[in-house]
Amino acid sequence: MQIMGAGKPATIYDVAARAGVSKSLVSLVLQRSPRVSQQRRDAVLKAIQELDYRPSTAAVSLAGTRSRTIGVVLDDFRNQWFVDLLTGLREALQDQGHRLVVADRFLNTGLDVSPVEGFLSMRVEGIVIAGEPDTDLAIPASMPVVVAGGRATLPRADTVANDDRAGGVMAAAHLLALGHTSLGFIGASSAASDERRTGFSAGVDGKAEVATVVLPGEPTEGAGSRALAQLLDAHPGVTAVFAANDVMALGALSELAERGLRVPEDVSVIGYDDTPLAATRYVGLTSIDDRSVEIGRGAGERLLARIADPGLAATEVLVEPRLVARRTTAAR
Amino acid sequence: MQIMGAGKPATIYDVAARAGVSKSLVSLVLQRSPRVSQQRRDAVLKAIQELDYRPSTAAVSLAGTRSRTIGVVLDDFRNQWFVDLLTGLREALQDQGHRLVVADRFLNTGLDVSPVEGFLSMRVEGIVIAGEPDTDLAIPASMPVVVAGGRATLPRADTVANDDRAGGVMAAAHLLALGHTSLGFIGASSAASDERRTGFSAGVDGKAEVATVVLPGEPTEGAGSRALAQLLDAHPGVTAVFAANDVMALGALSELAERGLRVPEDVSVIGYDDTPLAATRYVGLTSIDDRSVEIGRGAGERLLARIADPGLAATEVLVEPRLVARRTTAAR
DNA sequence: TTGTAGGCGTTATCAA
DNA sequence: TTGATAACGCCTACAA
Repeated sequence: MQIMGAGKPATIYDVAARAGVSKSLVSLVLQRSPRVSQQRRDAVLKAIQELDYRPSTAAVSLAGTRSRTIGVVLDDFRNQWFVDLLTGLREALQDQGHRLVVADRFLNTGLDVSPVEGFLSMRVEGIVIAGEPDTDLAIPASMPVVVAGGRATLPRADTVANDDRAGGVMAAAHLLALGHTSLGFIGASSAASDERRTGFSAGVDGKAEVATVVLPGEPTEGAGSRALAQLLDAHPGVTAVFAANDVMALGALSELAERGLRVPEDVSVIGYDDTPLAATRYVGLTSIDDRSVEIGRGAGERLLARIADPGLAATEVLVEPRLVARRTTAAR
Repeated sequence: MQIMGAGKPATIYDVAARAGVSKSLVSLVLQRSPRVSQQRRDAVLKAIQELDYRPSTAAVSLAGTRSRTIGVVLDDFRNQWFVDLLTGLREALQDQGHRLVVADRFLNTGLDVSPVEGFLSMRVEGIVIAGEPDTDLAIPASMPVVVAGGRATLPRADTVANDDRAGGVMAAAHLLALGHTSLGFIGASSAASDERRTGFSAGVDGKAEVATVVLPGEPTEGAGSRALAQLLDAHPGVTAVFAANDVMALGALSELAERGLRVPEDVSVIGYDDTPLAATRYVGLTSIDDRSVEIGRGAGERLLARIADPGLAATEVLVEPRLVARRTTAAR
């Protein structure tokens, strides 16, 4: 890390003076206008270099017509899936010259009531809601919004999300292909969990028995353990379990270990979300990858379209998930 | 999520007109100035409410003397430790009215060469570098900087970091107290790893044998597995292993499982960082908590001090870590 | 306690 | 192709 000398940041005036041109000319160069003579352009760029000039974003967005900024509302920094989502968003938005500003529910509480408040103050051009939107987010109707990875519960917002039902079907197909005939599903109370279960049932399509335990509340590791316990107590013959998400799957793994059941020899386990946790060699959990990168990219593209044409009708895009087989599932 | 009607955002002029006062008066109310009559204040607040007015951050930071914004440079969003760090930073900074803007190395590349570039454009008042600072970050000497959770390699920056050596001592004390007499250390090539090893050796203080394997390169799960393999091959009698971090510890757990060695019955394992992974019931890894929240709070406080008095000498604060015993360590 | 006027660093509109 | 000059929305003396 280097430290460079500097007092007060240089302004466009300083650059203009040093290059011997008007401030307008500097502005044109900054905007890559083609109608600037090569000579002047070079002089300006040289001055910019020498002064270590950097346009003030505040002044730019105040004077300009657009802020070129997109706000991303994360439900919680702890949910790692946002990392991939951001990657996709970057691909779609950043390359178009948009700056991304991320905030989770708590990042600037105190200053702003909600992260959205802050974004509105920044005059962002659009907002991406990552995950299930809070019901009390007050967003102006004129603000382009897209919900990424959750069901939109608001009128004029696009949705780009994982096809949970298709994922459920994939889980079923995987376990059936491995020869399992007595299956289990464990889930929690959420729309995603429901969809995944529905898909799973549809995928099994009567070709195997399916025992189901859906616990009320959050999909925690503990819930996973309890759900699995209930499942096995009621249906000892189950040889493969589909958990609504990786966290619950982890809880299931704990419970299985505690019962002295081996994975995958005695019981196969498959999760959902393909979290970093599942991908570790130690856990090696077979899981359904919800393809967050694609969701991010899709959300970004959709947001751009909506910014360009705010009158667009709300659409809902489902991204096809992908099964990642690891060592927790095996043939019967 | 609600959608509220709105066209163009209201300005301070709109508020002033509606409340029947001057723009200055509105500004005073916004800044919570005490010398405004209750009557006018109420009128202004009412107008603000009705117009859904929200000050433009761009205009505020342009007109004001300070931006009230702090930039946080994360090395990588995937390193979960930043979550706690942010919590601490929020406590220290946000409550003082500072807005936090976070960016990882890639967030706005393309627009800006480095996240720091973007922060400089935003005229942030200070920068927090989370983790080991990149050697090529160009930061003006006049910018207050504090490195949180890494060794500062730059002159005028404060450092607030975990006391890795103390953590190593704790690991040693823990294992000695459990009666282990043949210990192992596995690490990678990093300053933190070195410090932890040094502390570990010092903590053991000749009261037990210590076999060491330090692999060059990144501290990955694979490296952890390989390091443990080497360790056990050379020293089969080792009954407890201290890994320089949780990720390597996880690799060690894999390798132990593959060798049919039980944890903690045959071998105890202790990691470092107390990552969410370690805290899961399934993994249950004994680890050293580096107390990121405290590091964040300390860094925030230090940054405030430096902003208030830029001439301050650089200081280095070490935060005492804490051992979290879980199920991967047991008495010999 | 309240209002007036100038300025913050850009972009945008017109002329030249 | 360039250069004045007016916004942009707010803060901050300075006046009243």
